[in-house]
Amino acid sequence: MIRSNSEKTLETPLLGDAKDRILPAAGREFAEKGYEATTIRDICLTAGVNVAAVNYYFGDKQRLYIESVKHAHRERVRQVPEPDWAPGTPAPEKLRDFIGNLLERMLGFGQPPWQVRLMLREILHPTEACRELVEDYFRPHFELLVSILGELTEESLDDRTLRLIALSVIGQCFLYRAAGDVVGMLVPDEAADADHTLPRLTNHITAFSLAAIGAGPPLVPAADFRPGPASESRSQ
Amino acid sequence: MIRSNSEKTLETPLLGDAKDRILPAAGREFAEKGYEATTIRDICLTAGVNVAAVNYYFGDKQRLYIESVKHAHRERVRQVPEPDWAPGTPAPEKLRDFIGNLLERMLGFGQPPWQVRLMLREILHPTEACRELVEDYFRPHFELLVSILGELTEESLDDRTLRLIALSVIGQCFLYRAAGDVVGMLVPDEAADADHTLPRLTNHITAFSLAAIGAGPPLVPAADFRPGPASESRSQ
DNA sequence: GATCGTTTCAAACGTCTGTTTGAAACAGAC
DNA sequence: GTCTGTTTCAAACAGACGTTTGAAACGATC
Repeated sequence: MIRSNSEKTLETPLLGDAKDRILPAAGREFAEKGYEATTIRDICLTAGVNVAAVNYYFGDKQRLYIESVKHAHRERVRQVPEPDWAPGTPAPEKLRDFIGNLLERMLGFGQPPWQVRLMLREILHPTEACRELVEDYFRPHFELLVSILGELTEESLDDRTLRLIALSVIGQCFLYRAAGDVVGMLVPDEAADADHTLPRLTNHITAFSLAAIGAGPPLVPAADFRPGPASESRSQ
Repeated sequence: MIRSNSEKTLETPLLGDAKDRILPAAGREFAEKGYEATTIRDICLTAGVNVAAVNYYFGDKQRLYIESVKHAHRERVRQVPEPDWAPGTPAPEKLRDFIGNLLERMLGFGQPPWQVRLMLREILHPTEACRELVEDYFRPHFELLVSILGELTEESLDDRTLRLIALSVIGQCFLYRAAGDVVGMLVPDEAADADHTLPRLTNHITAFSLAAIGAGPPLVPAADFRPGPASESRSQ
């Protein structure tokens, strides 16, 4: 349990102690098969350690699960850091970057990240580890999005409306992560291959959202919306 | 197995045969705890039948699961039928009805429907029962939404774009179903109580989506988007 | 009542689970 | 070397799981 503070333990997650090999193995197994269907024996087999190691280092299965969720969270934050803008960056550009970053974080084009799958399980069926996840990980991102939207709407909307809009943006991205398989069944393969890529999805969701709040052109090129009852705000 | 066509079996799902009591009990348990964590013994206990009944009627646990998913699907379709519009109904009204119907179906304000939870499990982790679910249940709805959007945009957009827009609409609704717990943690309680109701969510998502495709006013009242290439829409 | 297929039941079976255990292997200090 | 504290291992434990079984109960037909 007590780590020796010698020169070797400064930054060696490659093949460290048994404990360090158990955590990623457990995360992968839990993400793939869920809590109940994952056995300690499987975890220890892929980690290359004895079955007793889990109980030795983590006490029991549940605490190993919680620790592996936290571990995955930390890893993912390290992999895809938040965007950082120079002062004066236009708000629409910030929104585009935010959406692109969110999509990349969630979908992980290239390598499917087991960390996100594990976190998705927590979102859907929150356990003890979830509240911590929300406070440390989701809330800062959410507030960032709300502030970008406030900037975009020139602070003309109250916080409640801004939050609804933020959830509309997040929902559009979240669908592809959570229901990706069903989406793939609904859309013809060639259309999905062409459109469901990181840049295309970023484009679409950004354009859709900007248009909705009046900070971009509507998706229909020749749209001439006529505000019905007594309200003439457009071309004059 | 053979149902007696006497006068009692016309509409008596209250206390039918053992098979009819197992299916809803199994659905509830599977929806609540997932496949692995649900035991046949629990199901039979709440159904009031012997453990052997499951294997007698359904063969094994997996086939019971598939049958219970199909049963939940049928029940849900019966409970919340598709909207049916008179000819000449304006397209924006159709979109509003569709979104309201989708939200009610998914969220089931009033009584939380275990059927939807069970289907959500299939969406997230598709098994054998999923493809059938998509073809019979999701695709018709999806195509209906696409056709409404086509009508709204006066057929000026190609199918691929229409599908992306449809997914944007669905994603906004889906978030509250799949990630409702996390959404509840992110938004202050009083705001959630006020805004996350069926009519308010229907209003917001409809307005957001109509504005995005140029069939409604943008959410920012005094928005004056100038479609110039140099995007200097803000006050300078 | 006797006979038949169908349904229900309590009990058991074999297997797999998370967890424990006691001894062996190891590393550093004396 | 010996001693001490930590880590690893094979083996076993008790319990829960899905499934099977053989007999009892039932309902219709003769």
